Amino acid sequence: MLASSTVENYLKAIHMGANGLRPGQRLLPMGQLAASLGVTPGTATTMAKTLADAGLAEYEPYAGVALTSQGERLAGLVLRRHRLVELFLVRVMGFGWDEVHDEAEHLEHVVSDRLIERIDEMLGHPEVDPHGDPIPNADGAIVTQPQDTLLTCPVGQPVVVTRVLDQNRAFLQFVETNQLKPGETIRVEGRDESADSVVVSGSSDRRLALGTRAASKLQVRAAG
Amino acid sequence: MLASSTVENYLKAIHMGANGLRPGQRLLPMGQLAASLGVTPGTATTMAKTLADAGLAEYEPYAGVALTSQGERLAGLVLRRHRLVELFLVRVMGFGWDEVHDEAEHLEHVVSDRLIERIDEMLGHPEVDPHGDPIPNADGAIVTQPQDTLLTCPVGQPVVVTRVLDQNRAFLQFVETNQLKPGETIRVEGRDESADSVVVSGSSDRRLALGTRAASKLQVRAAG
DNA sequence: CATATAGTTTTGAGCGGTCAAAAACAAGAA
DNA sequence: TTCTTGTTTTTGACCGCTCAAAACTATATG
Ligand SMILES: [Mn+2]
Ligand SMILES: [Mn+2]
Ligand SMILES: [Mn+2]
Ligand SMILES: [Mn+2]
Repeated sequence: MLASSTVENYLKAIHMGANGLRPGQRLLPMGQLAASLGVTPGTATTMAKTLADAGLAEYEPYAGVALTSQGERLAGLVLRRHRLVELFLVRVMGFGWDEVHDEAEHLEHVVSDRLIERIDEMLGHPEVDPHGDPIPNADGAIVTQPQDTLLTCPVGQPVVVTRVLDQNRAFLQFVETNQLKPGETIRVEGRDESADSVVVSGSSDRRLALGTRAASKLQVRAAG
Repeated sequence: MLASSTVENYLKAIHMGANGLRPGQRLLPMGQLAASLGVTPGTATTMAKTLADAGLAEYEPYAGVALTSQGERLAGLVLRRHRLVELFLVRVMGFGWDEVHDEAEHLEHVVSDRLIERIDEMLGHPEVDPHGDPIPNADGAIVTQPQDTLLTCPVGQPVVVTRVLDQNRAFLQFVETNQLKPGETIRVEGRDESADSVVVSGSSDRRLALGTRAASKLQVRAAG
């Protein structure tokens, strides 16, 4: 039952990397995995084999790596700890939503089951963390229905921000100062393909232009 | 600036081991250090040299190891994190005083300065942890005046338990069920050298005989 | 003083995780 | 089909931490 901090980080990276793959693509290329972990491709290859030997991943030479259901479960548990810790730090310890990621990155590997269930309870069994990321259940399972982003949602209709897909501090601060945090109601006023931009308005009627890169990081659902 | 979890554990072990040395003895023998860490003597020797090279310890072959003031400071910071975490788990998270040690043993290495200061603040800058162990300040300095134990305190006088010098769960539970936790007022009714025992009584007038081994683990101060 | 004993250091090795650089490969371009 | 390019794998090496077992003190005892 292999599970060092390093292994946990690889599992998380494979899980998250696989969610950024073009549809149809199942295996995460080693180069991508290596880049996301700040590690050499050769190192990632070695670890992919180790994970495969442990039954946590499926590794196909020159193609890439994917988690087995067992690996997926473990990754889910790490994510659960990470996200519950983030929410705990915000709600109980008074941290800002832009300063909890790094702390959680360390705590996720050492917090015991006992403590994490205590935190879960204290927070009232929350479903999402401060960034709107879903919190896996105690079995590591993640329930996640596909969502619109500011790029795909209907124009002119009010929508509620549900999730921010980028942990970068500067971006999170930008989102906060422009009242685009999860829970805020906004509206897409229009999109301009050639300008590569999306114009949104909030409650204060102030308009704001976002590049499509940024717009695609904000998930929303119909308001109401 | 060397400081892995392993190094932190060695620093703590040397610090604490040195506090159990017969007076006059300054250097902690490798065998003792190794035993307290559950490691081979050879391994401890290697690490002692590493610490010496880093300026954190002073190592004398065949004699033992002692912390430099820099090593003492780092050890103090680890102890500060450990003890603040323990108190936090008891006071905020509702854990029992007998179940926080192991959790703190892991958290002490990953909790950031920011988080630990937040915890310290939230707890009102406490001076001792749930076991009565003093909490070093933010510079790693420990203020600790010598204290009596049940073996050395005056007989017949009421005293207040201030500290329990053993983290063993069974012992902590024994202490709790017999109302000997820090804060409790008790009295030594008598000592019997040849029976190797100390008899104490609490508020409920019930008498309890402790072996000297156990009695020496309970620190007290004059009540009032 | 010689010797036995307990404690300590050294040596050689292994494991987990990593890198740099060389070799091998897949897939498209020519 | 052969070349070219970008990616991946392999190799050899290193660092941190550890152990087992052999070599070595220091000290006490006779
Ligand atoms: Mn995060
Ligand atoms: Mn998050
Ligand atoms: Mn403890
Ligand atoms: Mn304690």
